[in-house]
Amino acid sequence: MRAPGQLRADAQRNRELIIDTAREVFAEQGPGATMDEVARLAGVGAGTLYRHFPDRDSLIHAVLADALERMIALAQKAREEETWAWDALSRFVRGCADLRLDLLISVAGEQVHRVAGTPEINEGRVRLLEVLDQIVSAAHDEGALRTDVGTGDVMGVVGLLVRGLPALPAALGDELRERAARLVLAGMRAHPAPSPPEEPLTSEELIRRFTSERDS
Amino acid sequence: MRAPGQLRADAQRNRELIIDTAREVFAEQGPGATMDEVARLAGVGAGTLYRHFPDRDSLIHAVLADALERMIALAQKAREEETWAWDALSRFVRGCADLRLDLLISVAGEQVHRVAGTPEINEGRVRLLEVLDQIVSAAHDEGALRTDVGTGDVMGVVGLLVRGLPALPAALGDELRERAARLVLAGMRAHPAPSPPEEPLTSEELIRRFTSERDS
DNA sequence: TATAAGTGGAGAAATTTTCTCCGCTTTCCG
DNA sequence: CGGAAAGCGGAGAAAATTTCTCCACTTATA
Repeated sequence: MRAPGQLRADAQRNRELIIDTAREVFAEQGPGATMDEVARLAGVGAGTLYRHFPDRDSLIHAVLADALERMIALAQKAREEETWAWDALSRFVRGCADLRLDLLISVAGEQVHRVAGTPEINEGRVRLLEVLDQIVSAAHDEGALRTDVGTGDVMGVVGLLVRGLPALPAALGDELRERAARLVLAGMRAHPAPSPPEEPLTSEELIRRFTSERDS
Repeated sequence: MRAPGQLRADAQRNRELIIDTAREVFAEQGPGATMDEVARLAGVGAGTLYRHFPDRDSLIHAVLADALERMIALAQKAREEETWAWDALSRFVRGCADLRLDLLISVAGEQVHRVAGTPEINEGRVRLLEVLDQIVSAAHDEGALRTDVGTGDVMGVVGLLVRGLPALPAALGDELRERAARLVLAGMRAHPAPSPPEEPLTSEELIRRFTSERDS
């Protein structure tokens, strides 16, 4: 028995599939990507897309709300499950980079400006910053986080990391981002832990991987 | 007296103006931005744009070549003028972030793929990596740069930084990027210099500035 | 000042994007 | 299982956007 407002199972699946796809497409092409492109990549017809989201704004809004919820969940889970606030912070920063949440960064962009001011989004933003503030100040208290690094810095760094390096072979882009995240976290430590030495990424290696992965 | 192939002075000015504008527009909207938009923002007529660059490819190519030259000049100047390789590296990373060179990152992107393989561009890429390699290994030698950070890491980090945070009030975006650059550089130091403590960017401050600068 | 080089921008033509419509398929309740 | 309601895909008309030419006008240079 289905409640009256409830979607049919396949419709619910499609709805989520569309949001997931849209998040990635928007992340790669910006919020101006065509609706038909989103539909095509989601593997649904244009009609299906428009039934769920009558216009671009409502799709963008759904993506934003969904992305915010994911970040909040990520932050809460990290805070609850990690013993040290530093580890929670580290997990949050890395986790965000994996979420492909570009759009969130544009919360003030012209394109998404009119949908980013809804009560739902604003309230989500506040909730996220609350959790992050807790993590950040706990990390300060345990002496792991530089005192001159605040929640705003964390969000700024996350904003850069989530954008990634499009246009690069995915595996290479992901690795560069992961390495950058590690550098940023190292730079945030109050008393830098001696990270175990590993191999640097040389320019030869960069070019070699760039070429071979692109052509494969 | 003008050499026969030489452009008239105003035409030369316009040509450079168009390249500069295109670099910024491409940085913000991706290489798919409309030609007319580039012309409009450059303050020239569509006809002028098309006379200088008959098609999108030739404009993208000119922007790429110009951007590469700027990065090379930046790296060379930093290497020559700074006593310490670390300072040269630091200057290069910050300098790149200011150049709005997004497009360069997409050197492999589908959109620019066909123009990024020209001998001119390839040769420029090699020249840039040569200078950077010199700076990076000198920084290793002076013990300032972590041994597990290579030229590829530097380029990866620069790639993230140059993209910036569009859609944010410019001043705020620039500051977040500057702060992120400092964190990254701190994370790259072998024996972190005790950076002078300054104020953290709190979430309240982030929101306050975001709101007030957006509305102004 | 004369001449050739360069310019702007209106607008036709081409392309892209949006979004509806409807015959067909799937879910799900009894 | 069978019927009804919900949902689906995608062709294609209509709208919007983008490209790119053309030429009367302006500007730089010798």
